[in-house]
Formats: sequence, C-alpha cells, structure tokens
Amino acid sequence: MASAKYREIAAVMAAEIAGLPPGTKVDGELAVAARFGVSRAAARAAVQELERQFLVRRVRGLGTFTSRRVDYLISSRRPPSWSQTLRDAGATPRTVVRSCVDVPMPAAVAHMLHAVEGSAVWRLQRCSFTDDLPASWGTEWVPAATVPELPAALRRVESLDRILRDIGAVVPARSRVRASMEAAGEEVADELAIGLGAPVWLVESLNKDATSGAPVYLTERWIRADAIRVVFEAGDIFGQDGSAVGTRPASN
Amino acid sequence: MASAKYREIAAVMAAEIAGLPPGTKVDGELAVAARFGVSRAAARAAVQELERQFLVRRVRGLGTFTSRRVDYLISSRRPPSWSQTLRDAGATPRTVVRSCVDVPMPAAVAHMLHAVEGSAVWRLQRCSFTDDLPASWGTEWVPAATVPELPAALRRVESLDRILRDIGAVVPARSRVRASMEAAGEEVADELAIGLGAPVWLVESLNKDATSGAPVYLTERWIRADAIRVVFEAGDIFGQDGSAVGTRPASN
DNA sequence: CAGTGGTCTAGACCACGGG
DNA sequence: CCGTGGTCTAGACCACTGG
Repeated sequence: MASAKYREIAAVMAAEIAGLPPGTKVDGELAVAARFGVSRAAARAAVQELERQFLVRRVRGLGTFTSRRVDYLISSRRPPSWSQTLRDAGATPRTVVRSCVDVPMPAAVAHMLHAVEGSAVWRLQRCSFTDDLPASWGTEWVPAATVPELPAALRRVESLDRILRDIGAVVPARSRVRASMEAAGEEVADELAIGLGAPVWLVESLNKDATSGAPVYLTERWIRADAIRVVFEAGDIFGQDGSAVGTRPASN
Repeated sequence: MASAKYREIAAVMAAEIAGLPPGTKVDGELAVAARFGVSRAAARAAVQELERQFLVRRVRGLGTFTSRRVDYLISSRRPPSWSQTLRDAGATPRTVVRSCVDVPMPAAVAHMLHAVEGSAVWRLQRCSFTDDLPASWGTEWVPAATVPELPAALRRVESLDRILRDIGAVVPARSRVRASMEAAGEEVADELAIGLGAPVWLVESLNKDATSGAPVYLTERWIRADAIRVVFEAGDIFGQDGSAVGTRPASN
C-alpha cells in the first residue's frame, strides 16, 4: 500500500495516537527520526502527513500534539450562533472583539439587508476560539438601529445572537448561506495563525428574524479547516434532528 | 511578508501564471531551482505551495500545469445532477459507470427512502470527470422499481437525472444534503487518483420527486477539493439566481 | 531514452517558546 | 538556555511519462 517510508511511519503513528485525548504531546520530528532510524526529512514528512489528516497539530517551539476537529453544523434549523453551535458540539467557545465601529452602510450590505445605503451600521470584527485555538475570524454587519449600544453590550455578553435576542428583540435565523473552501490569503492566515495557503472555509450568511422574516444581520467568516469540520445541512422532508443522510459514517 | 525564500518564489510565480489558461505547462522543480538559484528542495517547496493554493497541478513524469477549480453549486433550487451542474459552471463533464448491481435494499437506505428493507435496489457506483480529471466518485441507490432497466439505460445516457426524468417519470430535486471536508482515505484516494490524506468533500444527498415529494434516490459522493470548489447554498428569502450573499468576492 | 515529480540522506542555521 | 518546528543545501536513487 503505502510504499513510501514516511507513509508507513505515519500509519504506525496514526494507529498509536488514535485513542489519545486531544492535546496529548506526541513524538516530534527528532524523536521520530531516532525511533524509526530515518533522516529528519523523512520523519518530518511523516508528521506532516498526520497534520494533513487533521490528526496532530504542531507549534514551533512547543511540539506536536494530538488534535481533534470540532463539528460546526450549519443548518437552517439552528441559530447562527458560533458559541451555541460549538457548545452543542462539545467544545469551549470564546470570542474576542477585534473592532466594532459605526460606519455608513455600504451599498452591497444595504442591498442584502433591505436597508438604506449610508444609514448607520455596526461593522463588527471578531475572532473566535475553540479550546483556546483561533478558529474563526470575520465580520458582522448589524444595523445600528437594531442595537444602538452594541460595543457596550458586547462587553457584557459575548454572544451576538444573545444580544440580538435580548436587546434587539429579534430571533436570528439563517436565511441564506454560502460556504466554500479556499486557500488562506495573507490577512486570513495572520488572523487565524496558520500558514499561507492553509485550507479555510469561507461562510457567508444572511440572517433574518425568525418571526417577522425581516433581514437582521450579515456575516462573513473565515474558519480554519484543521480545527473545525464544517458540516452543511439543508433539508425539508425530515425532522428536527441533525442525523446524517448517508448510509455509513464519514470516516472514509 | 513572506520571509521564506520558497514563499517569495511562489508569489512571483503565482503572479506570472495568473492570466494563463488552465492546462498551460509551467516551470517544474528543476527549472525553478535553476532560475531562482536555489536548491531543488526549495524550488519544490515553492511549487508545492502553488499546488496547495490550487493554482497548479502536478503529474509525475509529465510536469506542472496551470489549474482551475470548477464551481459545483449545491442548492435546493437546482437539480442534483453532476453533468448539469458542471456544464453550467463551464466545464466538460463525463461519467463512467464502475458497477451497477441489483441488491436487496439495506436497512439504512430503506429508512431514508421510505422503502421496504430488502426490496430490490440498484447500487450504482460511478466516477465522474471534469475536463478529463477524475473529480468525483461515489454511490447512488435507486429503487429498482423506479427504473427496472437501469444498466441498459446508462449505456445510452450518462445522466442519471435525465434517465429518472425520462424513464422513471420523476423530477429529482435535493431534499436533504450533508456536506463536509475530509482527508482522503485509501479507497477514495485510489479512485480519485490523489494522494492519501488529500482534501476531499463528502456530499451525501437525499433526493425527492419535485412534484410528489416522495424520496427517489440516495447519493454519497467523494469529490476532489483541488479540482472542484464545492459551494453550498441554502436560502429562502431571495430569488432564483445563484448570486453570493457576501460583500466581496471570495478571493481572500 | 530524457525529463518529470516522489522520496530520501546528512548535514546546517534560524525563530520561536518555555524554564 | 534547550528543544521545538521552519527553512535550506547538495547531493542521491527511483517510478513514471512521453517520444
């Protein structure tokens, strides 16, 4: 099968670390090279193979650690809330506000939100973490009229979804979503602390009020593919559960 | 910016090949090494960087060529047809039947299709190409009662969607979709002629009849992420067009 | 056959993070 | 400071492709 030496090493290591809890330190390049009697380059290739398969995460100066991907389920049936979605998946979410400024609404945003171009809108830029890893970064556009004191509210509550419910008196629901996988550009790579060209998701979402159907806010998020497994679901026949369509688990 | 030598080389080359038509031959490792006066390893890293960014494709024994990703738009508003979707994106699709056998319907499939377990179902395995690249591979489950002579029909027409419309007298529409990105397993890597661990999509889809709403068939497809840019859209407010939600193009 | 990419060796220097 | 991963050199042999 795996004729290359580094693949065989990777396969052995993959089996070994399969059961370990996330965050466990594992052999680094030098240790692997010594243990399997290969050059450092071959050992490096093996560890990088594991990294490509999302099995380990590597940090310069620190070491190599077992990893896990948290499911981020996008569905019209669940609120467009990062914290809620991640908590439901069993992770510990955290969001940090990078900037929140009141600007005149750009034409493109106004068009999507059915609002007046140039009217006041919050441009909120945030970085979100799962288990202390910068996993998502992006921009939210919230009409200032909905939540006049958004910066103050964000100092008290992290969740934009919650603020909109409590102060804005709306129930955000996904109205239209567009997701695709890209290679990280420079700004995105910097913000998410990954290499240039690493795989990232781009998720754009228009959210409406569940009761009135009126557009509420617009989102554009970049998400690290190695930390988050984005799962996209759309459906109209079956029930409320998030069970899979397919006939076998996604473990290929 | 890009402190590493190989990143600078990659950036120079990326700019150079930006305007070239897909399939154009570009400098290989040795040529890059000679041109920029670096070792082959550094040149290799540069070309691999371009490959990660989906800008080039490399074939051993042949060379390095400019690449493009074809958009594969999944939306409840378009038919679940590979050929149709790819043609709309400007590519040349082709599908090859790997196997098509009549088997007793497994319980999981029966449950999704609202059919009787053990009743006859076609298990159709196919590989689909875009521009002569094996881009997608997977399984379709079609109740035998819908199209009794499926293998014969497939010899005349490639498109399953068309067969179901013409012979099965149904209009397939996506009912429920689940998509996620994975690292290719062994079988998938073999079928799609990619390396183990290369990024692939898993798209599972349950398709109903647009008129009656009855389940028609079940699909499980693996799709090469380097050849296809899967775009997932769901929406209920805006019109029929496939225009993006966001405020800037996805070129990060 | 010559040219391509895939793998490998045995070294080297560096930037980073923690003690 | 030491150990980590990130980058780089100068070689080498191999498998695969096309002509």
